[in-house]
Amino acid sequence: MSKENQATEAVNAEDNTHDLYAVRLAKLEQMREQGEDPFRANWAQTHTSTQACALYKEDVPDEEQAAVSVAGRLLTIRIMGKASFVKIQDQDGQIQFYVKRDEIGVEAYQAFKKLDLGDIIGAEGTLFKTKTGETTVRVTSWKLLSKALRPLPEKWHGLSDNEQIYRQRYLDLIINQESRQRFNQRAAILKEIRQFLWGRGFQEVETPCLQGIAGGAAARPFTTHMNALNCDFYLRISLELYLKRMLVSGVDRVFEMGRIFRNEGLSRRHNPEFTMLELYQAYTDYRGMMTLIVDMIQHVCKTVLGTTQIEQPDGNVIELGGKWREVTYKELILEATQDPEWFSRSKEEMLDACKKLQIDVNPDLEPFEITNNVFEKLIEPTLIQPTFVTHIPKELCPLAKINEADPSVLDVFELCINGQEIAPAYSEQNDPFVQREMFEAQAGEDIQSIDQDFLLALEHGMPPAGGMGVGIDRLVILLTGAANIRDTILFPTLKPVSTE
RNA sequence: GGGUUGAUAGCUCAAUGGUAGAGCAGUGGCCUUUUAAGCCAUUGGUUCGGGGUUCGACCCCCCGUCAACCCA
Repeated sequence: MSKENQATEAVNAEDNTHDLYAVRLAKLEQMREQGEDPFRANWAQTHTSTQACALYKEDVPDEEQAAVSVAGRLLTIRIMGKASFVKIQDQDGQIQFYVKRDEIGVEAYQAFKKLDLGDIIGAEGTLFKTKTGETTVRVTSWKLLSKALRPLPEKWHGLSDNEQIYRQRYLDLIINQESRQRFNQRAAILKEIRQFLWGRGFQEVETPCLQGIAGGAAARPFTTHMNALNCDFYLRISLELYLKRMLVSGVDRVFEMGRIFRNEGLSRRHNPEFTMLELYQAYTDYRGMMTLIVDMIQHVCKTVLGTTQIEQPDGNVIELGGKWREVTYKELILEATQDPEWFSRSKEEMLDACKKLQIDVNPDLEPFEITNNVFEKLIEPTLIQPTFVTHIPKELCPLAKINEADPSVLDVFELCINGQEIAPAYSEQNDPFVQREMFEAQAGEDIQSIDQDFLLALEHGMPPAGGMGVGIDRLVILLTGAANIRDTILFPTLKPVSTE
C-alpha cells in the first residue's frame, strides 16, 4: 500500500469512527519514532506452540527447562500490574507467555503493555508450569513482529455473522476453533485420499480447466473468452473425458482431484466451483470400484477421524465400517412405487402415480426422467447408511457399459450416504461405436456438443476399466458432520460487494 | 427464479412509535502465577442504503443492497 493510501486510510479511520484503528495507528507511529519497525522481516522461531509444550520435563527444576523461541498472534492479554500473562496462537495451537517486569526490564515491560489483541509477536524464554498446571514460557525477551491495525472479533462469542465469516474467513479461522479444526480435517482427508491412491499405484495428473467442449456430465458450464486465440472456452464440468484419454495413453491407474465448475444455483449442498476426485483403473470394472471406495473411505475414517461412526447434525449416526448394502435401482423403484409393473407403465400412468406419491413432477419429462424423480425425491433421502445403488437405466448415463443380462441398465453404481449421492462409478464404455451412438442419442440436435477428439482417442483402443467420481466437498460434509457446504469451502462463492 | 427471516458501537446482542443500552474490545488508574483474570472510572452510533406515513420512526409502509433458511 502506498504512503498516500495509508494516509487516506488513517483519515477515513477517524471519519468512520474507527476509533480502535486510530488508537492502534498512533501506537504504531510512536514505535516508528522510537526506531522500532512494527512490521519485521523475520523471526528466529525454534519451536511451534505444541513442540514447545512437549519439551517441558516433569521433575526438573525450572532453571534446567528448555529454552524456546516461539511466535504467533496475541489472543488474550491479562495484565496484573508488574507481571502479565498472554496467550499466542500459531498454526499448531496456543501457548501462554509469562512476562515479568523484573525479568525483562522496565522499558521493555512498558512497551509490552502497549500491545493489542491481534498483534503478532515473537518471544524467547524458558518453560515452566504455573500453579494451575499450564505449561508457559517465562519470557526473557520479545519483539513485535507485525502490528494488527484492526481489532479481532470478540474472544468469547467469536464471529457469528455468516457473511463476515465467508468474506473474511481469516478472522473466522483465527477466532473460531471449530472452523479451524474442520479445515484441518479437510486438508487431512485430501492428504489421506492421495496417500491411499498413491499406495494403490495410481498416478495423479492434471487436465485442462479450459475446454473447447465441456463434456463428461450433464451440467451448464461457465463460458469465458481467450484473447490470444480469439475464441470462447468453457470451464470444465467434469474430469472424465481427459482422464480416459490418459487410459488410452497407457496410464492404467490414474486420478485427478481438482476444481470443477457448474453454472447452476447455490444451495446448502451446492457451490458453483467444487472439488471432484475422479479415478480410473484399467482391467477392472464397477465391482472393482466398489471395493476400492469402501477401502478408501474406511482408510480415511481410520487415519483422520479414528472412527467409522459419524454423527450428523440431524442426529443420524452413520456407520461406515464393515460391509455396505447393495441393491439395484429397479428393486428400490419397485419397492417405493409398490408397482411391480412400473417400468412398463405409460407416461400418463407414471404421472398419476407420482401424484399419489405426492411428488411434484414436470409433465414434459420422459418416463425415465420421471422414474429418476421418484428415485431422487422418494428414495435417495432415505438412504442414510452407505448403500450401493446398482444398475441404473441406460438413458441416465452415456459413458458406461451396458449390462449383458439386462440391456436396459448399466454396469454402474451410485454410492449414497446420508441421503445423498457421494460417488458414482461405472464399468467404462470403451466401444467407440457404442459410445458414439450413446453420445448422439443424448446430444439430439446439438451434434456440436459431441467431443469428437475423445471418440478419436477411443478408436485407438481404451483398456476395459472401472471409473469413479467422488464429490470431495460432500464427503467432507459427511465426515466432519458439517451442516453446510460453505462450512467446508474456505472461500465460498458470494456475490461481490458493490464498489459504487 | 419464488417465499420466509435478518442487517443496531470494532465483535456478540438488547431496546411499547417518545433521550439508542449492556458485555467483550478500546482509553485512564490499581494489581508480580492469571485462565472469559479482577476492581474503579471512561470513550465510542449515518440503527444496511433510499423514499414515505407521523408532531415524532431502530420500530409502521414502499423500493433497493447483501445474507441465511425453505422451495423450484
